[in-house]
Formats: sequence, structure tokens, C-alpha cells
Amino acid sequence: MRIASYNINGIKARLPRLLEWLEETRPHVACLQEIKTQDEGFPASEFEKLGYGAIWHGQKGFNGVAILARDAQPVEVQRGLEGEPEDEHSRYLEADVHGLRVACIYLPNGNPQPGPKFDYKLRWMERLRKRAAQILAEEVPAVLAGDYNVIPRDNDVYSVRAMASDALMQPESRAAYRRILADGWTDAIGTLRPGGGVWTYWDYQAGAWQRDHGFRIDHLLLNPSAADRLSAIGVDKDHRGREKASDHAPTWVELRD
DNA sequence: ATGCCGCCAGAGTGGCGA
Repeated sequence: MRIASYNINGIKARLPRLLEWLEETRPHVACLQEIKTQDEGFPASEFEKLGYGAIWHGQKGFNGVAILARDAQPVEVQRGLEGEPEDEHSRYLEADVHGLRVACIYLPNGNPQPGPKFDYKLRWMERLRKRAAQILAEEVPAVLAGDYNVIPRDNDVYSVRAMASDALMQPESRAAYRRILADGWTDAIGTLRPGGGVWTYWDYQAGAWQRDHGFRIDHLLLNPSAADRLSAIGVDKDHRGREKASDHAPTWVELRD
């Protein structure tokens, strides 16, 4: 079973590319981030035509997450994270589907740092950690998939120096990420590719794609029962190189049945 | 040092977020 995470950077602008990717790769579950649409604008019928059920948590203009499932309807468990009732960003959606608990995550970027956006990022990570701990206690196979906006290690970025002051690789961001892992989550790609060099994002600017100036910020975290079933990981890198592509590439894990 | 892109308001372009 393949579970993919894909920051699509606008579902309206990306729809042909997204449908093409679904048809070509047929993931069992696809977690989408940055759909950038209100709930009314979500093109559920387009996914239905391809045999995908969906749930979504939209927002006007930016953010927004969705979970698609092949030949199944995800059963929503939670939307949003507890801890800040005034936080209206649509960044978290959780469902049961295909015998798994799946969370779709769009973690705050946090730039510029230092500043209120960075503080929000760190608070959001602690709120996520609390929810993740509750999921661990349920002991169902679980995957936390999304755009974490965290570069976990120095070998997950094309240039440490170029990104040194970025919120994505500040020590505080990395420490918060490591705390989640230390609770019992396995970073699937980090674990199967300890040497690094796997990118999931290439900026639109500065010819980053052509120069292969990328980094790894899209992660799939597995609880122990899911990690026991991990058989492969991958990045659908060729989709990043197509016309009108997202700046992220689809990133996935394969779990044994 | 800079290079892009999607979305919004509101009808040009500029602002925001990334």
C-alpha cells in the first residue's frame, strides 16, 4: 500500500497535473497540502471520476489540506489541532482509511525568523506533538504525512550555508522535530536514506530546479506498527520537472499488506 | 544580490505567503 504526501501549491492551478499524477501512480492514500481554496471550491467530483474518495479542510487564499483515498472514503477523525482556539489556519486533517490512521499536515513555514511567525511554528509543532502522542497510544498503524517545513539534517539540504538563517533549519525547528521522533515516530525517508541527498522541494526561484538546489521537507512519520511494514520510499521527482508543476514533488512510502 | 508562483481584491497592479 502506497501513502503519498504532495504539497500541490494551489489545487485550481494544479488540477490537470494532480489528476495526471493520480492516474499515473495510483496511490492508495494521498495527503495534499496548500490546496489554497475554500471548501466550496474543492473539485471532489474530479477525484471521484478517478475512483478517489476525499475529505478536505479548506481556507480562502492559502493553506488548506485534503486526504484522498483510492476506492474508499476517508472517515474524518479530527480537523485542526487543539491548544489555540483562535488559530484558524487550515493545516491539519486526520482520518481513518484503508486500515490506517492518516494525518495530513501542513506545518507553518516560520519565516522570517526570529519573529511571531517563527514562534507560531514552534508552538504548532508542540501542539502536533501532543496529538501525535495520543495517536501513538491508540496503537493503530499510523502515518503522519505532510509538508513539515523542517530540514531535519545537514544532509537533507543542497547547501547548509545558503539556508543557515532560514526557519526551516533553525536548531529550534530541528529540536522540535526530533522530539516528535523521540516519542516513537520513524521518519521513513530519513531512516531508509541515512546518507541524505533526497530532495522533495525545489524553489521556483534562482534556477533551483535546474541546479538541483533542493531540500527535504516533506516527511512521512510512521508509528511502530506502520514502521514494521515499511518496504520502500520514493519521490516522484519527474513530476517536479513538468509544465506548471508544484514546487514540491510527491513523496511516498510503501507499506506491506 | 537576484532570478518564481498562486491567490486575493477588484479591474492595474500590488500585497501576502511562501
